[in-house]
Amino acid sequence: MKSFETLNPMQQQAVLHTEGPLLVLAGAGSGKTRALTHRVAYLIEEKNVSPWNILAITFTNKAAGEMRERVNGLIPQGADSVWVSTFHSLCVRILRRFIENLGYESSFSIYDTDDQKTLMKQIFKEREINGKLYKERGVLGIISSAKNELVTPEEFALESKKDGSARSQQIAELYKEYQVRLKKNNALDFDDLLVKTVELFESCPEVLDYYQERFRYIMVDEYQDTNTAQFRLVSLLASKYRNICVVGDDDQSIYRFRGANIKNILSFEEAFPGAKVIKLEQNYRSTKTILSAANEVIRNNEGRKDKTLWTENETGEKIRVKLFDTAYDEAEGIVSDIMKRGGSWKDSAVLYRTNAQSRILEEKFVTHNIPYRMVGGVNFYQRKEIKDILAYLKTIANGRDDLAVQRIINVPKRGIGAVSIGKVNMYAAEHGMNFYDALLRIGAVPGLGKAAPKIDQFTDEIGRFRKNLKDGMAIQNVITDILESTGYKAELMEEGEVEAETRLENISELSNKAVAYWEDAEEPTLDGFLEEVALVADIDSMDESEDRVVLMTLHSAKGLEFPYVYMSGLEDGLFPSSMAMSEDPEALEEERRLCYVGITRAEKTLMMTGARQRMVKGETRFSRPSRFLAEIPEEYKEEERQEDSVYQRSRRLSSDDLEDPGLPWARSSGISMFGQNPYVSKKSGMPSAQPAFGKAFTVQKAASLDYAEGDRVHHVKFGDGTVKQIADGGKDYEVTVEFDSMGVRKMFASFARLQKL
DNA sequence: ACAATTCGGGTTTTT
DNA sequence: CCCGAATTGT
Repeated sequence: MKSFETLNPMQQQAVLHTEGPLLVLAGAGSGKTRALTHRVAYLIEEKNVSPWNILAITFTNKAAGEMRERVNGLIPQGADSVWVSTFHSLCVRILRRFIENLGYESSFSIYDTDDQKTLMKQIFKEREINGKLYKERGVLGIISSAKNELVTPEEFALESKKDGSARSQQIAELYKEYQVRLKKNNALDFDDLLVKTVELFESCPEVLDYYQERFRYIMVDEYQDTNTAQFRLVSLLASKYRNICVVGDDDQSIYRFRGANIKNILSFEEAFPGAKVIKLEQNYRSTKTILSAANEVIRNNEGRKDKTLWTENETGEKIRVKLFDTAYDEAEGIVSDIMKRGGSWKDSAVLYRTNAQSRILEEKFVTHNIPYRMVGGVNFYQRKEIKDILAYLKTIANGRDDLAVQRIINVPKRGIGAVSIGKVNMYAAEHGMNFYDALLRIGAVPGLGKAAPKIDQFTDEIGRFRKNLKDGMAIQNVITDILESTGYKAELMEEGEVEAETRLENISELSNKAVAYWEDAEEPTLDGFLEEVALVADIDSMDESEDRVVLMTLHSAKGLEFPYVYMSGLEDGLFPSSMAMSEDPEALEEERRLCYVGITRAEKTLMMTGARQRMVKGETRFSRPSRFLAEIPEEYKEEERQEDSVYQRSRRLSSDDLEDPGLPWARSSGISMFGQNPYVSKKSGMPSAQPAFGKAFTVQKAASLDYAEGDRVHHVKFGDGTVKQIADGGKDYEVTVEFDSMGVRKMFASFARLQKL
């Protein structure tokens, strides 16, 4: 394997140390993925380890895919049988096979956060819990933390007895009940995937042994973001052969809120005595300036593993720090800077702390007609229509999933209302059966009038779908069948609105996904499809081949790199968030690590921006520049003020006193003084949120329409027609068209994609 | 049973 | 400001 010569000495060591525990402390941009992939290749080629015996765990599916690809590039033969996956998909694969040992069926559903909330809401209702005092989200959050720490409901109850508060005892009750309900529905939530796998290993030694034999060499990437459950999982798997290699960077630990336990990396050597530690400190990504700035910022954190990144790259330009008056100006500044530079769009990325910040940026990208792609935000799979179809599929796959059944029993409208559902529920509860089973015995349920035959029709329909699937019908055809024969599509078409059209487009996007799955998977199943769909991360669907500027949160950006990076919203209260500023110092340190992650994404240039005022929840909020900016020494940055704007001049007097450092950021009361801001072209459409999904269609609406009232236009679905009216709906043009065959329709211009004839 | 309308709450970050 | 949910009306 000659390619090892291209690795630096430290990287080589990481590759060659194959036996026993190994901790690789890999700084940002230090080539850890290269080291990891070469390590896999080395194991197979030089150490004659069967690919079958290697497990590599990554943080996202995207990272898993990339690693598999790169290993394939090094050694094409047999690398396919290396397991490269995320913690969650690993667990699902294991559980699908062995979960019956825990009393679940292998066709279990995976509940996302919405499902969790629905379930908890049901529990609240039944127990007549005051939703004002306890919020579902809050309770679920506490349960989630408990699960991350592998605290069972029983242990939780014991703890809460000790602590004595009525509240925590109540939560203990809810936790217990929640788990009972999940099991009844044959469902697992995200955290359960990990917890139940650990439970499985601990209760079934033979299953554990099977996987220990199977995975003799284990690698974990992004180890700093593992939680206690994941740590236990890995420890169990590795305890037999002890060939475990973890790679991470404590300075990039940014998921504490999700239960990530930074101790996992800080005390790896205690957990695995005799572990070798290798540090990768040479950075190949960024300029000297950028790297120095990053080092200076992160230095302010305490309790880090000692390491200093260095690079042989050139010094490069200074970091541009630019403070604007308003968030609009900030967005404008970023966009115009991107335009000025030219070159490939995809070389630039705009990063922000919260998804809410993306709106204004999007707006500017649209008005300037710059192709962009947004990662995250509204998840494709959280859309109503997608959840509806998925609920059908879940019902078909797992009849015990009451949540799914109840979601779709009256979608489309079948005349089965809340009252009927309540009666069925009552009956099911009395007889200790599942909702769907009660539906099957609908004749026995008392008090149902006209609804009974409708329910029969419904179960017949589901039965037919099941049979078709069993007979080998492809998922995409099942979806089409659902759309057509249940009348779902008809109901949407009935509405006629643009909204409905978009929904159908989204569903066909889902259908495409099903086709892709059906063709690619070696053994396609409905369960398999549903799990693939349940476990996608926002970042997974990012297609790098498209030449677009990328917009995403700092969290999503972890692991990526771009030549030109823009970090926006560097304001105290936003980044670092006000939450982190008021909580314990740990929280602030995490924000700082997030800042470090952001800075180190940049290869050539970095611009950091902030706005003095921005709208938050309908109010204008004023704030001061982020404290992180002050942590970058002058020699690495050049600060610019926004050149005088009309707006700024007009209100300089009042804004100046906001710079008084003693003044906490004030809130103005409501009146938006820049509603008519001359810099905001109200004409330009706001893009409607489109999913970052597949070859998603980012709305790119021209600033003006190329057709006018009276023109003849063509529409893909509705055919030809005459434009009757064009109204500026503020967010978009609303166009009314009289179609020759389909009648009059109202639609939004950005979706209708009308062609002038 | 369903549609329309008002009301209230919420934003960190996500597998 | 923007969303979903409860509330009211048909």
